[in-house]
Amino acid sequence: MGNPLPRDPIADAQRNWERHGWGDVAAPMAAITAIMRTQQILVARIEGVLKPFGLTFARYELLALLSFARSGALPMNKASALLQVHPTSVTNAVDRLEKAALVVRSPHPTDGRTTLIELTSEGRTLSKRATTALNAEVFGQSGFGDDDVEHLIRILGSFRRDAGDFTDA
Amino acid sequence: MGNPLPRDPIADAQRNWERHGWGDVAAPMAAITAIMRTQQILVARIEGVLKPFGLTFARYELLALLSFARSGALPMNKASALLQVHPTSVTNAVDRLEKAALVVRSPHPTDGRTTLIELTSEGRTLSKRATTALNAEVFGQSGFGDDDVEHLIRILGSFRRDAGDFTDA
DNA sequence: GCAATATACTAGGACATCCAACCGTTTGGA
DNA sequence: TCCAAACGGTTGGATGTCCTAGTATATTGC
Repeated sequence: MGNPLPRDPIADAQRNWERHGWGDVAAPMAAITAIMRTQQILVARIEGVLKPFGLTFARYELLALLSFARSGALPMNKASALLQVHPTSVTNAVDRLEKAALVVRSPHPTDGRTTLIELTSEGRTLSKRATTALNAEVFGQSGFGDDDVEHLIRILGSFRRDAGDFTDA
Repeated sequence: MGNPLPRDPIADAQRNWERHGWGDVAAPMAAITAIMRTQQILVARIEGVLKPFGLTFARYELLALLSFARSGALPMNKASALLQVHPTSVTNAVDRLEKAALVVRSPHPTDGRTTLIELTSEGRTLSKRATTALNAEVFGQSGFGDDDVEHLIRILGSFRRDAGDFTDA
């Protein structure tokens, strides 16, 4: 999307904040902006790896989640909660995965409101292949040192807990 | 979008990775997933603060960028490069900001291909008010400790440089 | 000087995300 | 028992992001 800039635009923004008398919040602003940009870079890498499999990140996450469920099936609302996305986003992803024959919808045996999402065997196979690719091409070459990974997990874990994502640990 | 989960879903995913024999990349996977989720939480907070101003994050970023330009004007392509988003995303944002009378498009004096985006006085005022709100309600209460902020800036700065965002420092 | 190439922006399309509203199903209290 | 409230999912709409292609203007090279 472009060549490298001569200067770090986020460091520049931080300097602008300080120059305008907002020095007290300039550093957190820079950290937050850096998280945004890093996420953008990571999504682009991940989507690049998944494209040959005909998957997007959202659909991959759903497949991976199902592949870890004992039965290979989960209620929609459970998937929504675990992936921490809006229920309508799950509806959307399931629609497309179902069209691709990677999952099927089935009624819940006892609760008439609930729909179960179930992995097909093609879905399970594709999930495994995509995970192997991601492990090799993204997670295995994250660009973060071991210490940095530990720092990130700790710092962001605290943040997510404080934000109300979960209650344990 | 939901109540807190009893357990950290990302820590669970990391355990699943280890259980499947991918222990060598489980930690980076968890760190990357945590960045994704953190970004999502932060965007939601920011959009919540900006909504009363009739702004989205994308539009705010453009206004803020313009407000730091000496003349209050920038070429579209410059804005695209500094915000590190696709040119069509800038076109989209400018369309809406222009409709809201917060910016205006004007032709470049010497290069007929280039369009300048210029802040109106309403745009400048709104940008200032929105920034004040974000500083108070988001950046000033980020939930990151001072040390964490420094860690994040350093770790993510390295990452972004290695990813080709910029060349200096 | 003119053709070939590069640059700047926009139009249209595919996806994803969220919100608001709606429709069945289930649950719980009067 | 029965109806209101809660729950689970989908539909429709607004935004944003990217990609591909197309138009117009600049720049380069022969």
